[in-house]
Amino acid sequence: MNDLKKSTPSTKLYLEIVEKLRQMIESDGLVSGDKIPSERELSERLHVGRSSIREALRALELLGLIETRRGEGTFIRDYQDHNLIQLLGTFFLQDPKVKQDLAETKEYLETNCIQIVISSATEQELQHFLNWATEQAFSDDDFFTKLVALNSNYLMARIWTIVNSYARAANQVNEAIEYDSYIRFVHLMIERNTNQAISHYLKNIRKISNDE
Amino acid sequence: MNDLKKSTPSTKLYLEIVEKLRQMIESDGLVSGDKIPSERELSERLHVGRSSIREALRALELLGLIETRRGEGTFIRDYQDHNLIQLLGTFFLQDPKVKQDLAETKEYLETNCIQIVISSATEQELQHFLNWATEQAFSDDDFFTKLVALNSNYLMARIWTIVNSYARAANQVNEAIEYDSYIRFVHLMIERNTNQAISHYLKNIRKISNDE
DNA sequence: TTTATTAAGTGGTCTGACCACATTAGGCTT
DNA sequence: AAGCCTAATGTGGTCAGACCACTTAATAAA
Repeated sequence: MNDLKKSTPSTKLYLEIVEKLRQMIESDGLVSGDKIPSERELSERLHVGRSSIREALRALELLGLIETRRGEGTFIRDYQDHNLIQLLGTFFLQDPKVKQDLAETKEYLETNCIQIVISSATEQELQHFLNWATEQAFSDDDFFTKLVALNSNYLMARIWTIVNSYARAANQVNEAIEYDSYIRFVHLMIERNTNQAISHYLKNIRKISNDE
Repeated sequence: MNDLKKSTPSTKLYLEIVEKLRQMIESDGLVSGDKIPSERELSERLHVGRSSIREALRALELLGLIETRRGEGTFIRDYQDHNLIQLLGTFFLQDPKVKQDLAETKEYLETNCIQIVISSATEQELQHFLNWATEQAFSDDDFFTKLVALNSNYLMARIWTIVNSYARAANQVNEAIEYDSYIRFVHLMIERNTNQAISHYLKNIRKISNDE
């Protein structure tokens, strides 16, 4: 009853297996670090060949959803970046147009995050952020990672993280030059002054003409 | 000499194969639509099992870099919307908070696209867009698909497409009610009036209070 | 020439067999 | 009893060969 159909697979078998695994993980309430059944057991339980199981696991591994350790097993993993980005990077990230789009997209996303933070972050959170920024040195990457984390929109944060990973892979790192600019920027956010904050971000942090 | 080492694979074999394939594609100058050698031939040429070849191909397929057609072969593909995203979607779209964030993120991205289009689209493109909008009925989805396509930033367009497909999967479809609003909106873009265009978009097309 | 039929090539899948590695259980020495 | 060594077991990693389903092209029949 739990079989995966074999006649004229409308969708690739390994994709069906991925879906089955997802359901299995969900129904069993597995969380990061937990072990999933062995390839041989999955093969039996789902009535499919082990090679098909492996193709599905490769997909999940690429997505960063699982981690396989020889001799030990396969484990749930907090899904994040990695392989995927790196792989795509080694491929066609050399395209200069892509690189250019990358920087622009990153700026837009950061602008979005700034708006969201200003409109939804608490006074405490912003003060905490300000303290962090004043107490130590930080890179531009650090700063915006923190800022994006303050964002209440998790999806937006994830998109930024991915794009930022790409940018990092393309060696596009913004250097934090003047700490004062960042501090003043945080103050503008605390004042909930959206327009000036974004303007300051574009002009003094990203050094971009304002008319884009 | 072209063998892939077998002793103590420091990196997974299928990842090495992916790299080999990349080099092969590059050195042979293969482009979108071209056919790559069959799995059996690759297996012989690289001296690895066919199952390992297949695991590598699955990775490339997930990345949207190739396309496999049973009975025909494997072909290079313009790296675009991969089912990778779709896969990830089936995983994390479970989270209700994410669904909640979808609409907001979509709006931000559309705002970004509007800005980009206004600042980079040609008069011709916009006129063409206006003609399309006046000549027939369209859904909100159609409208913004067209608009986003006008965007010069391909990465941004891809992100919007992904988010939009999420929203669609979550049954979050905006209905196009008053065509006049859309038409007037296009006119504002043609006039390169960024502020009014965005304001009009938020107020009359997305029916959102202006202060977010 | 047109239409069926056949053959060859290709991806999709299954099975069974090793290998390399990690963990565990028993038995041995001390 | 405590510690160490050694099977034995289980796991992912890989390979080889076998079918199947499908596409295309060559071939034979109309």
